[in-house]
Amino acid sequence: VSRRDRPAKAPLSREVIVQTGLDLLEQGGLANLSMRKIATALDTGSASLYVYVKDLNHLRALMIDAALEEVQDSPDLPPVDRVKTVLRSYLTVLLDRPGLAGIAALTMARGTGSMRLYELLLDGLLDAGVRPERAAWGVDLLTLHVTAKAAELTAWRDQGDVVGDTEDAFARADETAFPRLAQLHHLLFAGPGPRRFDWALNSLINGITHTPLPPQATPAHDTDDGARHVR
Amino acid sequence: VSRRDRPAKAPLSREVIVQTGLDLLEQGGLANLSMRKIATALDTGSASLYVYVKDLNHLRALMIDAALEEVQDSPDLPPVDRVKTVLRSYLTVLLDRPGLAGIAALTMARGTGSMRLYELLLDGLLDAGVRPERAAWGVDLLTLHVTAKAAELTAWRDQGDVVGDTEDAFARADETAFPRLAQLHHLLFAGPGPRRFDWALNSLINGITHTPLPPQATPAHDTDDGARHVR
DNA sequence: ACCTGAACACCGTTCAAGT
DNA sequence: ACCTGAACACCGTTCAAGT
Repeated sequence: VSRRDRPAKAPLSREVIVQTGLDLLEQGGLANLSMRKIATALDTGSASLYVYVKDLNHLRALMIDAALEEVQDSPDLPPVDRVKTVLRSYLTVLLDRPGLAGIAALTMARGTGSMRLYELLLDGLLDAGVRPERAAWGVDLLTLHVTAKAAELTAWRDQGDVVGDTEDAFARADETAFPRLAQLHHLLFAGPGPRRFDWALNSLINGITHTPLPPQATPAHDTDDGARHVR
Repeated sequence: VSRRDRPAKAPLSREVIVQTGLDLLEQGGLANLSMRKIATALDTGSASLYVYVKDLNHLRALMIDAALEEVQDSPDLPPVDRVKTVLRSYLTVLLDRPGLAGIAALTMARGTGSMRLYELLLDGLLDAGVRPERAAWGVDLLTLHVTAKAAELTAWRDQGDVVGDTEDAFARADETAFPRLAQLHHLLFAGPGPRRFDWALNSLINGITHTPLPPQATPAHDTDDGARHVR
């Protein structure tokens, strides 16, 4: 590599470090992300990074927040569709960088990126007529689901044919010990991902919209929870 | 330590390795779980473990499945309460071993432990009158939520006062850029954990029960999704 | 078949020393 | 204030060698 391609060493900064981290993740997944590798990519020693970043965990939180800025809004859609579209965009952002979803599931996002995501979803739910308390807690439910689903998908992708193996195991389930499984195993794994994801979002939004908050002081044995469903 | 306390080295086996792993996790969290530490605890070299276990990922899957066997059923409760109680028991199992939830979120559980959990939940939902297709996909939704919530809780526990910091950041959110957040931030973090968890389970179960599966071939622009909610 | 020691190729983080 | 090399205390996994 000639000198001219790298005219001057890029000056270190929190931003460069975060971007380099995201690049490494995109290229090689979780295994490719380390302080030492970021340092090497930036042509410096790993110790230098600690001037800009508290530690690896902190860096991970910054990376998620930076990625979250890429989530796209669709402000012209009807509110419920907007919520769903934003969530699909969030899913895409996570799936594009293998490993990022796993980080997101274990690291609390904070900063403007996650604030923006929350704002968009809150706005959509409120516009759709969801009551404020339910909308606030609902946003939590929705983001948690998408994050977890993305983490699951990317983790399985890196884990050989676990899904197929599990499907086989469920199909061979002992009918006496696991009658329901034996009966319904074909439904558990059925359907293409997008359709299931769509149904999951619909279910979550329906549940959020129509489920009242439990009473402040829950009686010890409130056995009629089940009857108090939607409507 | 006198010889008498350790009369003979326990013979290695997959079971002993899994149990030792769970013990280490219980004592010291994720950071305390490593092949080398399990080997040391069993008074052998780490290479010996590979006779019984393919690799660390495989071991993790075995550990989750073993823990899942501890989930308690409550067969005498009304179906919906049974489902909720089983899920609370699952949450407890995950929270008892710091780090296990994080593993569960990233590793596909398989084996009799996870099959049992699925069986219990399927049985409960079907008894509650939920249609088979929705029950099958619903079990997925429910377990994913509990796993993710447990992972979130344990991760935050090990991460200083992230929650408080985030709460502060949201409270100071710019009113122009984040009007909804500024308006509702007090609701986002409000309420004790158990009450929120209870509401989340209610919402999920309501959504699962009352949301029809999307049509097989989804039209590109099906904008009336939002209107098609419960009833 | 099972077990071992030693090696290989990595980690995050700290710290004294330099500029 | 920023950057560095070297060190510390770890990792998972493999493999030739032993029993």
